[in-house]
Amino acid sequence: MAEKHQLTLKDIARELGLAVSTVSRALKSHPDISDETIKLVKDYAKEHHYVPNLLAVNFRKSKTFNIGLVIPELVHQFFSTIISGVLQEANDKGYNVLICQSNEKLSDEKKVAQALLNSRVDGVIISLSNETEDYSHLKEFLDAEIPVVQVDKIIEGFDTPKVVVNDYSGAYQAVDYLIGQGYQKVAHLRGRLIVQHSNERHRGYAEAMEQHKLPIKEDYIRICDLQTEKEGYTYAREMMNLPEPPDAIFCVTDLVALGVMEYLREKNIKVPEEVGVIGFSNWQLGEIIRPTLSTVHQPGFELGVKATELLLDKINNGSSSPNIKVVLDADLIIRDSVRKL
Amino acid sequence: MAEKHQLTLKDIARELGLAVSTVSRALKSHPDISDETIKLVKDYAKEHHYVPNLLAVNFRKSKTFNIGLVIPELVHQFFSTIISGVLQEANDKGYNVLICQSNEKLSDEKKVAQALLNSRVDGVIISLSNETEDYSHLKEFLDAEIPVVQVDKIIEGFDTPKVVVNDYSGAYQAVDYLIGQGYQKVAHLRGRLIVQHSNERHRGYAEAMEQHKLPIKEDYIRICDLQTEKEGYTYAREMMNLPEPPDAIFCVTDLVALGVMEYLREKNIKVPEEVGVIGFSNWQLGEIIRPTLSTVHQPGFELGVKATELLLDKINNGSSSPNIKVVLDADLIIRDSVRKL
DNA sequence: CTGAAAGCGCTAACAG
DNA sequence: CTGTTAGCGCTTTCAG
Repeated sequence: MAEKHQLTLKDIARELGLAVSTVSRALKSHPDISDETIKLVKDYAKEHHYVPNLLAVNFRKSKTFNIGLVIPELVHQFFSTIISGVLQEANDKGYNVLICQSNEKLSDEKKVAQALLNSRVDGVIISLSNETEDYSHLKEFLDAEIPVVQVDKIIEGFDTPKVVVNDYSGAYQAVDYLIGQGYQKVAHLRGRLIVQHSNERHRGYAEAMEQHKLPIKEDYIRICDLQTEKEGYTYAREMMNLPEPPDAIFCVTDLVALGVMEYLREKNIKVPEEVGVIGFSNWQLGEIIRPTLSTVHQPGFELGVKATELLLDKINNGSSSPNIKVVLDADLIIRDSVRKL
Repeated sequence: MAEKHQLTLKDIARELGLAVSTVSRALKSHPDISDETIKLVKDYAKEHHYVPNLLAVNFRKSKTFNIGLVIPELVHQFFSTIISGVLQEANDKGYNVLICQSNEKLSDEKKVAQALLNSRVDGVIISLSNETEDYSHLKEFLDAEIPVVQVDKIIEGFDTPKVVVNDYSGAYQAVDYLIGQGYQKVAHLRGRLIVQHSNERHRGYAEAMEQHKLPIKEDYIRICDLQTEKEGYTYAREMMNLPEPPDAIFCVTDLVALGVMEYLREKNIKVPEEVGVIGFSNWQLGEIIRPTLSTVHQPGFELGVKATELLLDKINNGSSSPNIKVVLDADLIIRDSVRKL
């Protein structure tokens, strides 16, 4: 598909009786060029709808103005919110974004990483898959001097800028709030032990309890391997059947909280009067169910924006830009699943 | 950031005492080149990790292997599912995808269209914003001989390949099923009159009713301008307070259906025994609420795949590929909000 | 079967 | 202030 002949610098130069380089410089308002010539060229260019051939420019500058974004899943509220932030910041700064999914699989992550490498992106933002435990496949980017920024799901030991959410403080706030509202026997449905997010949330829970001198009972903690509604339901049942059931449940995820609420409704245990519930993630569903779900909001959009800022800084300022780690705060969102004093 | 010097054809040619053109051809196993030379070159290339400079290749071929995708919103289950399909098919065929959001605004749509045009993408897939009523801003693509494919939200008069969901048949199936389960007084909370999706769904509703010789009462139809939960709630109340309330409600969207179910629960009207409810879209929430929501599933992923297939065909076969319109069927998903006979 | 050479459109060093 | 020139890495005639 040959395009209709696109106007080139050469064409303009010929028509205007100038040199190609003069035209090139004039279009960028180079100080060397007289205002007169600049105007002449720009007017001509505008009139004839001159569009620089980006392919040529990029080739010349060996820059694509494309950045790669690797995320575990696209159809996912949190991740798509991150993407949204990345897009906004990148487009704003004249960069395009190539999005790839790893489908939470290491093998796919490796595949797309290779593809991005071949596409010669100017930089990469990545949120690691659940299966990823080392970063050998990502070192290639650094070897090729393509900057990488890690976001949300990261490997500490991989020396790049990082942007994460403060799970610890989000969890602390949630539990602290529960206790402040008079709940005393707070349980925690946590995530897997090897997942950093889960550990941080658990730490927030534990420290809030300690701070208030409340005991942390073994029985009040369950591990949700899959973080599904079903697990929430099951563990809620287990705990509510304890001799001394909890009066509040802090869940590692909204979906788990949903399962909890469902069990409680079935058993006619009133939320928030008898049992308070707080989730984590701030999914849309939290506003939709009744009672509405209190939760911890993770600033996905800001995460995406910040990661992009760090990446573009790396791209443009190279090694002079340090590998900082940015920790964004999570906000407690108070809805009806916790009683108000 | 100068990259560590990348191996080029020239380097290989020099090392091997060959001409650049020979190396180039050898790497593509050109029939002119002797097997011997081919092996020599390929081995050398592999050993030294030769990676062709895509920037140069693209420039030469004036092809970017990038396609643009313009969608109204990214943080949206249906659209992100479409994107997912596009990504899969495009990546599979060696294309990257540049994703842009129009935020349902014509002004943004124009802006990103211009950006894509400048990026010299090889083709564009677009799902129009709600505000878009003409396609003057998109004609530029065709003028520049950049193929366009429309998906889901389309303008009929804009002559490009199109991929859409059969809203009509989805709606028809839903209402037909309701009637088959013994509901007789079926109401419809529809979308706006100027939106094609809404009209098609309404048509499906109307024809199913007619087919079964059931009357379509004015009172049983309401227009949801925003398609929110609140509207569902409000109109459900209005209708259930009619002298002769409906015994089933078919909603233009799951969210509206949710509002309906909420009202019914509040009033202790049993779903599905007293009133049956069907939504449209198959959002995740439908599986989560109780009773689970019957709905019509729109094949977003397939939509994305098909649109990409059509686009790549256009890109590679140009005008010999006709501007067909593909209509994908929507599937009725039966859950607990409709009684089973 | 292989090599030499031109050129894609643009930028930038150098020379007036 | 402007023009000349070289060259980015690759593909592709055209000649051997």
